[in-house]
Amino acid sequence: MIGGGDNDGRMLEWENGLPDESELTPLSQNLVPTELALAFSITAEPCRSMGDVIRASEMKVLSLCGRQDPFPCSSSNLELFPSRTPLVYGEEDEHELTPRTPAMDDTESRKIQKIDYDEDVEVDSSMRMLNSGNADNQSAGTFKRPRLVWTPPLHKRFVEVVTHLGVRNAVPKTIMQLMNVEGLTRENVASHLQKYRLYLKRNEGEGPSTSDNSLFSQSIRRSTGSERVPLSTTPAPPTPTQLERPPTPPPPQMSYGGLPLLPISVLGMGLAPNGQAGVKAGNSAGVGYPGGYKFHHYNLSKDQQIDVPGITFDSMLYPHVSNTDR
DNA sequence: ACAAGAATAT
DNA sequence: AATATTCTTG
Repeated sequence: MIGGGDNDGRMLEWENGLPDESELTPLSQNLVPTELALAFSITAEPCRSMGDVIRASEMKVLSLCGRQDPFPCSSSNLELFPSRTPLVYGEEDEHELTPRTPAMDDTESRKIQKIDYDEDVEVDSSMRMLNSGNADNQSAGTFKRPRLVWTPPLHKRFVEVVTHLGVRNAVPKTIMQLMNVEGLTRENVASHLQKYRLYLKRNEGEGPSTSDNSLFSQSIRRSTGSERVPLSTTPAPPTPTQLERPPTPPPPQMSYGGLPLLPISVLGMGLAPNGQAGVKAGNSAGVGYPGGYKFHHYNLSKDQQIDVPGITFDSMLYPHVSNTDR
C-alpha cells in the first residue's frame, strides 16, 4: 500500500467518496511558496476557475480518446467520409516492402492506389477508423490492403457482371473493370471467381428445382458459354456491336457494395480479444476468422443493403444462413 | 512482362 | 471457410 499505515484513517474517509472542497487546497492558492518560486524562476500561473478545470478535464478525455468526436461512427454523421484523406490503412508488417510497380497508366491506376493515396473515400475512411490505434501502421510503402469481405451487394454486383459477360469470357480483370468498385483489385476478383466457379461446378447438373431454392442459385443463369446478359446498373444495355468487345464501361462508381462502408462498430460487430472481427448473430454475414489474424470486415447490416428485389444473401457466401433469414 | 487459373497459404 | 498469396502456364 502506498503511504504505509499512518494515514489509514484518511484513506478510509475517502472510501465514501472524493473529498469535498473544504478538504482540498483552494485552486487560488499557489502550491509553491512565492520565495521558492522566485528562487527557481517559476512564474506563477494565473488562477483558474472551476470551469477552467472542467474544460481541461474534458480536453484530456478527448485527447485520450484520440479524437475530437467520441462517436464519429454514428450513422447520422456525414463527416464519416471526408474527401481526399491520405491513405492510412496499413498493416503492422514492416517487412512487407516492394511497392507495386508505379507504371502510370489508366489501367494501372488501381495498383497505384495501393502505394499512394487511395481514391476511395469510403474505403480509406473506414480503414482509418478501424485502424486508429495502430501506431506503426502507415510508414510509407508498407501498406497492406485489408482483407476484403464480399458483402451481399458486392457479390451481387460480381454475379451481375459475370453473368453479363458469360462465365466463359469472364476473367478477373474484365470483371474488376466492369464492377467498377473502387479499391477492388484484380486479385480480389480472381480469388472470388475461383471460388465462384467451384461453386458452379459443385452444383452443376442439378436442376433449378432441387432442394436448393437459394436466391443464389436463382440469380444465376447457368451460362452456356458466350451468352451475355445485360448489366442491370448499366444505363444502356449493350448493343450487339458492343457485345463483341468488353461492354460499356460503367458510370457510377460504387464503393464496396454500392453503399458507404461502415465501420464495425456501427454494425454491432466488434473485435474479439484476439483481434478477430466478428459479428453478432443477427447480422451473421460474417464469422470470426479461425486463423487469428486481423482483418477488416466491411459488412452491411440487412436493412442497409441495396434494395434489389430477389437478391440479397446467397448460399455461396453464406451457406450457414438459412433461407428464411435472407 | 502480364494475366489467368490452379495450388497453396493464412 | 473465406480470402490472400504464390506458383505455373500461356
